[in-house]
Order: sequence, then structure tokens, then C-alpha cells
Amino acid sequence: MCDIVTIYLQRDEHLTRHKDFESKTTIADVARAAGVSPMTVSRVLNGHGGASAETSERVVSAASALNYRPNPFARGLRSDRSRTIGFLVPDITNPFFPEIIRGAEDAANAAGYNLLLSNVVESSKREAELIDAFLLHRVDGIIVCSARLPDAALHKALSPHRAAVLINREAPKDVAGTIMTDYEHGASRAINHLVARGRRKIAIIAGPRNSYGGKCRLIGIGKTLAEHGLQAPEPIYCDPTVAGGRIAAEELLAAKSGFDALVCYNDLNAIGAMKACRAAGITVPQQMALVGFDDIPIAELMSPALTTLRVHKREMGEAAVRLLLSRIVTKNKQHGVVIEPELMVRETT
Amino acid sequence: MCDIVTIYLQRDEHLTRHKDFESKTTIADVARAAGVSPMTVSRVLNGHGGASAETSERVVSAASALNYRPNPFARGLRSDRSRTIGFLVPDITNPFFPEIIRGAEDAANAAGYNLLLSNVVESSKREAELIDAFLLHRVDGIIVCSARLPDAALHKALSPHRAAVLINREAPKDVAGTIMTDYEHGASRAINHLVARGRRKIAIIAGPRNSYGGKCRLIGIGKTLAEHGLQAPEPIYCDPTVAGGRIAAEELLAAKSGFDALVCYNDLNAIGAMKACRAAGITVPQQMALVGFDDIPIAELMSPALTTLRVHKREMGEAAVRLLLSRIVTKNKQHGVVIEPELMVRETT
DNA sequence: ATGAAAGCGCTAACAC
DNA sequence: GTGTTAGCGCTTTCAT
Repeated sequence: MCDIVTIYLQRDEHLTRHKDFESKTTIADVARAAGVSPMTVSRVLNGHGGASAETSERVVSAASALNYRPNPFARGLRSDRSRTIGFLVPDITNPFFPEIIRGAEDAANAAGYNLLLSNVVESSKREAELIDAFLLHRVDGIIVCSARLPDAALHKALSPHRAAVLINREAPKDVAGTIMTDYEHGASRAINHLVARGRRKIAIIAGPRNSYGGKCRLIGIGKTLAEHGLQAPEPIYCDPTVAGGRIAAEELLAAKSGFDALVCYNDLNAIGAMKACRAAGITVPQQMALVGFDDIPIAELMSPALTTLRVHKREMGEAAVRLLLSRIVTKNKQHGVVIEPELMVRETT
Repeated sequence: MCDIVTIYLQRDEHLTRHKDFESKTTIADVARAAGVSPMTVSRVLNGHGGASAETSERVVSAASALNYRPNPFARGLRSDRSRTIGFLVPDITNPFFPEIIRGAEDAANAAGYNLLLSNVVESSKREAELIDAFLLHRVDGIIVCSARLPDAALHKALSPHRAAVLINREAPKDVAGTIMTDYEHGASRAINHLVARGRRKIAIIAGPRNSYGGKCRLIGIGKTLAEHGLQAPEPIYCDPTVAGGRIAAEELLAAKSGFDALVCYNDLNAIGAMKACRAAGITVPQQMALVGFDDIPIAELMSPALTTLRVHKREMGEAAVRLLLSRIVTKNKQHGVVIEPELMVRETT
């Protein structure tokens, strides 16, 4: 008895487990069931028109009855299109990026595309390698977020792809579309805000030296400081992390140049700076005002809550995908979009 | 003159941009260049042996000279293997998950596999849909992180896949491999720690009702409280977010049952609870001790820094991929791994 | 409006 | 050790 039961269960499990793989229904099966040719099935299911309403009806119901799923390999082999977008971010554990990814994911799924995600993590050399690796997966296009590669190398890496969009990095129209945060303007607002709050000696933690967005921030800071008749300080560069910000702030503090405000490359840096201030017994915001960039979720949760320039992350992800898809279709005609960051005044200023 | 220059530039740009796509080098090209048959090229490049050292040499150098990249569609069409793993997480913007993903990504890349990522976001119904959607991409196996689906539905959704691994959710060996955090033991440690610190009235924020890990925590809490002769309080359920934790804590506080410690489902909940305490004028840790779970990066950055049970996220991601790959090869023989969380005592207790 | 034939690039199975 | 044949499932092209 017991044996029989066991055997029965195993059988059943086998049939269930491999159902969709064993009996892979192909387009031919659907065609047979609908009494038409495979070609007609293909046309109907791809919405390529040229089929009577009645035939379409039969095909569609046959396909769903058989639980037909077109084989993406066969489709890709013929059409050389994967319906996949390569998405490159520096580091998924930096909370700035998941929001962008979510936006991109939504837009991609809505258009029937998938995202293939990669993390750069280490060097800018790795960036080129990964852009290249997407080629191997025959992605239809790529989106690169916060590229750190020098222009020439970046353009070269991008060139074999059918379409490309950069987030927070500019490029010629024929190389890539661009979704830019207006960092220059944002930085300008940060400075205006600090000056309005009575701060006059403003120091800068500038993030990575090779960040394009970092350069934009610096330009905005310099211009606006000049407008107020204030002198731009020497920026200090560091990793875009909490640890990087802390080290940079400690260095700045040790130099005893006596500043009363600190503009940071991003929120992670600002949080590191906040730690450094606390360790040095400097009160925020009384003795030191702090402004970050990005508005990652932690910014609001810190105490004191961090004043920062909110970058519209989800919107950028969505815009990037939409732009890429349009560039895939229209041969890279569309160029780009600039999105304004929004000053979130909180407790550190 | 100007026209000629323009034309030249356009030409050049065209050639560069589409180089790898226009002149797709196939296995036949490599074969011709190496003076062998396509089959030999295939064998050499896939390391299937049976080729003289000298021939292999010629093939390899021809392939790299021509910058040959095997077409994954053709390969997949023949072999019905995609070298892709489906990875499902509830929400990539929850900082608990990116670390796991990073671990999984590393292990997958090391084995020549790619990760196809999906977010559940909404409902547990969507969870089933997405597990199903992976089928369409012909993933070789799937990893599901923190599944919320009821057992029967989960097993059904998993069954058509060739291999599956669950993270923080148990399942029969033949349904899926499992990588578990020992939440029960971890919760036990949290209670012991609080009791050792002199806390006697411990409240619980229990996270989502349908979380498997949540149930484990509750069991550990109940047992350990009983060991100390203390009574287990009624848990309060909520979303696993900052907002959810805050609302739950406010409710608890409003009930005025007079507790002096709060064990939270995760760090996000604990941070919400911390906000609620601050708003109510309750000092942490003096009047209220707080323990979270996960040890997400913010936990350490909060002030007071959060005492929490560190879950070894990256290791779990790596282990999940390794287990999945072994199950793909060995027909689901391997079962699972349990990983102990680590109590990080910080400032909230 | 529908179908037939051909072939995308690769590899499993079978020669030699 | 190496080559030949065939065909994976789909869609493009051309015919009806």
C-alpha cells in the first residue's frame, strides 16, 4: 500500500513539475489546433494585421488554451531583437540607484521589455567591460547610469550598441540620448539657500573626481558663490560613500579653515560628514549647516533630517527607458531631457 | 569641401557604430579562418574536448581575432538553456535586498550565468505571475526571496521550473532548495539580550502576517520569553516599512500597556518605531529599548545606532545561486543551508 | 487574407 | 580527431 502511494505521488509530481517544459507547445501546435498555418498564428499573435477577425479569434483562443509561450530564442534568432535592455549602475547597494531601476523597470515592462542589470562596483575599466558584455546578450539597447569613463572611452564602448541612453552624463546626440539632472542649477539653489540662512564660509565635499555630475555641481557652486561675492573653496574629493564623506569631512575639519556650511556631493557623503561633526563635537545645524544631493530615503530619517536636493529618480529611470525605446525605433533621433532637482529643506540647515 | 567632410564623417560613424552588428561573425566565419569545420569550433570553444592542441590553438586565435561572440539565441534554441537565473525580490528599494542581489550576482557571474531580476512590489498574486513570467524567458532556474505566497500556491508556481531555491522560506526538498536565516534562534537571542539588560515588558511589531520568517521570529520570541517566565504579548502586524513600523508603534503606545522594549520585524520597522517614540517624547534607549532585524546599512547610521540581528545577506545570495546551480545539474538533490544571524549590540538597547 | 519555403546560428548525433 | 547532416521554433519573403 505504502509503496503504491509513494509511486503515485512521484508520478504525479513528475508530471506537474515538468509540464511546461516537457510538452513545450510550439507555434505549430497552435496552428494545428486553430486549423491555420504557423504563419497566420505568428501574424495574429504579433498583431501584424492581415488576418480576419474570425481567424484571429480562433488563433488567440487556441493559443491560450494550449498555454502557448513563444520561444524567445527562436524569435531572437530570426529577428535579432531580444526585447531586453541592458542597464548599468555603479552600485545597486547605493540607495540612489534602486529607485531609478524601479522606474526603468516599470517603463520597460509596460513596453514588453526586460531589464538586464549589471553593477560596476570596482573600476571604470570594468564599466567598459560590462557595456561590452551586454553585446553578448544581444540587448536591444543600453542605459548607463552615472558613467565614469572618460568621453572617448565611453563613446567607443557605446558605439557597437544599437542604441544608448546615459543618465546624468552628457554625450553627443548621435552617441547617446541623455537624461540629465540639472546639477548646476541645483547646486546654485543649495548655495542660495545657505547664504539666505546666513552662512558665508562654505566648504565642499566633491565626491569622485571623474564624476560628470560632480563637475556640474562645482560649476554651479562656483558661479553662485561669485554672484554673492563669496570665494569658492578648494573642493575635496572622495568616494561617494558614507565612509568617504566622513574621511573628507575629518580632513576638512582638521584644516581648521573655519567654515560654517558644507555642501556634499551626495547624501551618503553628507551622512558621513554628519558623523564626523558629531565625533568632533560640532553641532548640526547650529555650528555647521549640511546639504546633500539625491534625497535617498535615509536623508529624511536621519536626525537631524538632512537638507538635500531631491533628484527625481523614478522619473529619470522611466524617461531613460522611453527615450531608449524611441531611439531604437527612430534611429537615435531623440536626444534628451533635463530634470530639475528640488531643494528639500529639512533640519541640517 | 564641407560636404565631403560631412559625408566622410557620417560614413565613418556608420561603420563604427554598427560594426559588431553589421558584420556579425558567426561560427562559420571562425571555422573558415581557422581552416576547420564549424563543429570543431563549437567543440573547442565550449571546452568539450576532442580536438588536438594545435587545432584548438588555431580556433581560439581565429575567434579572438574576429572578435567572435556566440549567438545566445542560437545556442539557447538548440540547448534550451539560457544561462540565466530568475531572481525575485519583494522590493529592490528595501535596502535588505540589494546586498543579497549583489551576492547572487557575484556567484552567478563567476559561474557564467546572468541574473534576471524582478520586483514583486504589490501583492502576493503578483508573486505568482512573476514566477510564471520567468518561464517565458526560459530561465534555467529561479531564486525567490522572502516568498509571501501560501504553500500550495507557491509550490504550484514553482513546479514548472527546472530548479528553484527559496531564501528565507522553507519548502520540501523536491520543490525547492532553501537558504534560511535562523530567525527563531535570532529572535531568541534578542529576547535574552533584552532580559539581560533588565527589560521585562517586551512588545512586538511582527511585520507582515504572511511572512514565513515573521512566524519563525514569533516562535523564538514566545519560547524564550516562556523560559524567562515572561508572558508573550499580542504581536501587532504591519507593512515591513518605516511607515508601517511607525503606525504600529503609535498604536502600541496609544494602548498604554507600559512596555519597556520593542522587538521589531525588521530594521525599517524599528526605525519607524524610533520615530514614533521620539514624537511621543519617549527616550531611546532609556525609556524604550529597540531591536531590529536585518542590519541594513542605515541601522548603524541612525542615532542612536540600532541594535539589530545581522542577517548575512551577501552570503545568502551567494549560497542561493550555488545551491540552485547544483540543483540544476544534480536534479534537485541538494536541499539547503541555515545561516545564523548575529546580534549587533548598539545604542538602542 | 493566408500559406509554403527558407534559413537565422548553433550543436547533438552520427559518420569517418 | 574531425566533418556531415539535420533541426531547434520562429519569422521574412514570396506566392497564391
